[in-house]
Amino acid sequence: MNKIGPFAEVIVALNTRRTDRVFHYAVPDEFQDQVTIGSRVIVPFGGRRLTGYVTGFGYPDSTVKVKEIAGVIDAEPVFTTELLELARWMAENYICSTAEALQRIISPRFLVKGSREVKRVYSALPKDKSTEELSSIAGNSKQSAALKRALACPGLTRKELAAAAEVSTSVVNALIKKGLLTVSAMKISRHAVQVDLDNVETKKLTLNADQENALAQAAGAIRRGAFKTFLLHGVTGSGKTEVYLQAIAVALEEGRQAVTLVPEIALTPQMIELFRARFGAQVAVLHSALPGGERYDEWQRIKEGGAPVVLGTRSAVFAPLTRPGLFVIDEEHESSYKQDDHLRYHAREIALKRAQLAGATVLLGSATPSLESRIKTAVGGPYQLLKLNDRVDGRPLPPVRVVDLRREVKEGNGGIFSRTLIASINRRLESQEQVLLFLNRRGFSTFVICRECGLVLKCPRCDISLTYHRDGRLRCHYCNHQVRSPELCPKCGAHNIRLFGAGTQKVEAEAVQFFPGARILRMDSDSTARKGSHTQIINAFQKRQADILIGTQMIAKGLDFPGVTLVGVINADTALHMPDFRAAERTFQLLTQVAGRAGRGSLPGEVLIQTYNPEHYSIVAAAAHDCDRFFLSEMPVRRSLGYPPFSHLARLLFTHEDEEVVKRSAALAKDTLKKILSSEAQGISILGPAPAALSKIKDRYRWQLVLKASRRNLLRDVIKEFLSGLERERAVFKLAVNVDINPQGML
DNA sequence: AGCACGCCGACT
DNA sequence: GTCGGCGTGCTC
Repeated sequence: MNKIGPFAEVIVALNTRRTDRVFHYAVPDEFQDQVTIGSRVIVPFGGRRLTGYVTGFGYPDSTVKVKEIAGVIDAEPVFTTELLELARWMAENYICSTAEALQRIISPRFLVKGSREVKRVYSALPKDKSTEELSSIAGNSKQSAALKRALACPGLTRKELAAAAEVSTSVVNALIKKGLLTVSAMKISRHAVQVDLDNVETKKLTLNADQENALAQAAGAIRRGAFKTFLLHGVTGSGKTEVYLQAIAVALEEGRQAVTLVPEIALTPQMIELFRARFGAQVAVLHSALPGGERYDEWQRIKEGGAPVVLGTRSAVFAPLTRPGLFVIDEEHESSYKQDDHLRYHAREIALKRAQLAGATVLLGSATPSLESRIKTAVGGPYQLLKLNDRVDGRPLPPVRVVDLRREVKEGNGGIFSRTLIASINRRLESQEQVLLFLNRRGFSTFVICRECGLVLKCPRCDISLTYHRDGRLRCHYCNHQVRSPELCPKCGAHNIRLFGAGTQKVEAEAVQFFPGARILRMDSDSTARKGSHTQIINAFQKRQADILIGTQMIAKGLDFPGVTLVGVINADTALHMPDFRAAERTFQLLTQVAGRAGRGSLPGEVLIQTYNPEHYSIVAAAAHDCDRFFLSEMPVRRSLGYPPFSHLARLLFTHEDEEVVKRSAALAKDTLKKILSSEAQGISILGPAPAALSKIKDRYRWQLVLKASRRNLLRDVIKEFLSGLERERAVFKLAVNVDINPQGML
């Protein structure tokens, strides 16, 4: 480590603006060898002891009296210079302290010790044995299968090996008893995990022309080792995963490492197995649900170079790799990549920054790319578009029918189920096929809809659905535009305006009535509150112990039910009228995803979408499986209203126990911002203050300002100036201010 | 964030 | 004459 000075430069673990800089400490002789860039240390600071992060070495101003480092926390440094650079970037761009960003990166969750040693299983035989030899040695077919798998993937745990070979752990234990497998509690050494692509069990699948082209482009970029981003656009079942896997193999060949991010719900055991089967013990899985000890082990293994293939959810983007060469983000449009509290980073953005710092390739995959990513693939844009046009199995996408609920109401059916849906469900029940009924998570906010013509009142300035408040008024929670909730529909004059939102229970109750003979399961956050019941419900449905499964988002993603031939969307409007500028995009993505659940088995599937807005472009495009059409319809809307991707938004959320205090603070904040703006270059507009869509959480009232800016840097600078001027008030009034740069949802 | 220092009112 | 209120400001 090159020390350009005898004093360690330390950032202390305090999340304040004033302390967000380096402080110098002398390094006592006893710690000389341990204190390097990336070390966590204990330092005396203002009369107490704090955790600090060593970011460099140098000299302080001659006037200050330096103290000594009091202790070193870890045997090894916890972050690399690349990650330090990333922390600085995060502090700048997400407006937080460097300490806070560093803490997020080396997430203490991963540093929780007390890990037990993990016992790993290795074959005692040389690896060139044939299958026949193995079966003669192992005796029975189950044991030889397990042995074969152990040869292919050394270093799995007993449980993992058993799962991979599809045998019980007792089979593995029997092999250990026979001495054919050895158990080792040793950590895998760097030499043992050298890339050995001949040694893997599943061979690469043959690629079709589109996949071949995508891989060739990605591989070229990885080999060049310069920062480059691809958007891999392919429908469900077009074989994106195989492209990822082979691209990862290329990165490994180049002596580099790869991080693959998947959305929370997609990190299933099957997904992990897929990676393990291809890359064996080289795979590390980072997931918040992992027990503390295992998480620490995986983190440590990655850091020591023992696991060049990292698979995980959002926070895995901070994996402590030394030379990352590829970042894969599957389902890049998913909002779960955006951290929803505290430090509101976006994992896609972090991956792009890390890749830029490390000279790595980024592969963004999706069947329904986000507008933000999609627009960057335009000619001359920073991303390159790679298309996978066909499904690997050659099966067509299921036909989608849209049911007009307005007509149902006119013809006297005001219930949840349209006659078309009832008839379709009955047909499936008669032929012993399964039905999936999808209901969007009940809107957190309430809106009113005209049941005759489908009209939902929107804010004339923001084009956001107005939310219904207890006082009978409708409000825009971007700019606080208000109107009385009308008695008669302003468009068609009908007297049929209703509050909207049907819960899963209500759907279930009606389903029981309409389909008395059917076995019905319900899955939502209520019914899955008990741990494990989520998988229980899924398993039961997969085993065909039920005919109809009613559920929310949870059933829309990643699950494979071959027996399902009908997917019904109870109401597409709940998603469409979320008070959010991305509501149409969400609706399109959701419907496309839900439609992908039908006809995954040998029988052809069908999709029915019920809605009061059958001619809305997001529904029309989803029904036609037409991404380009949606894109071309939505872009002009965003452009005319100045929403992303044509601008950058920031949301300033003020919360306080006293509603009057927040209200006044938010109004005051707007004045302060206006003053700052008048002295700076223009190009920012302020919306609000307005109550947040969820106007009160845990006894705290929530008001917000929305800033819209042409340039992100401008937005950042203005907010920084604003916050430093606000620091005193925040402390005095106990006013909490939360900054979200480019928020995903605004509830 | 804490903790000290500091400059004003009620008490042994 | 001292104890303690919490406003301001610094922390290598």
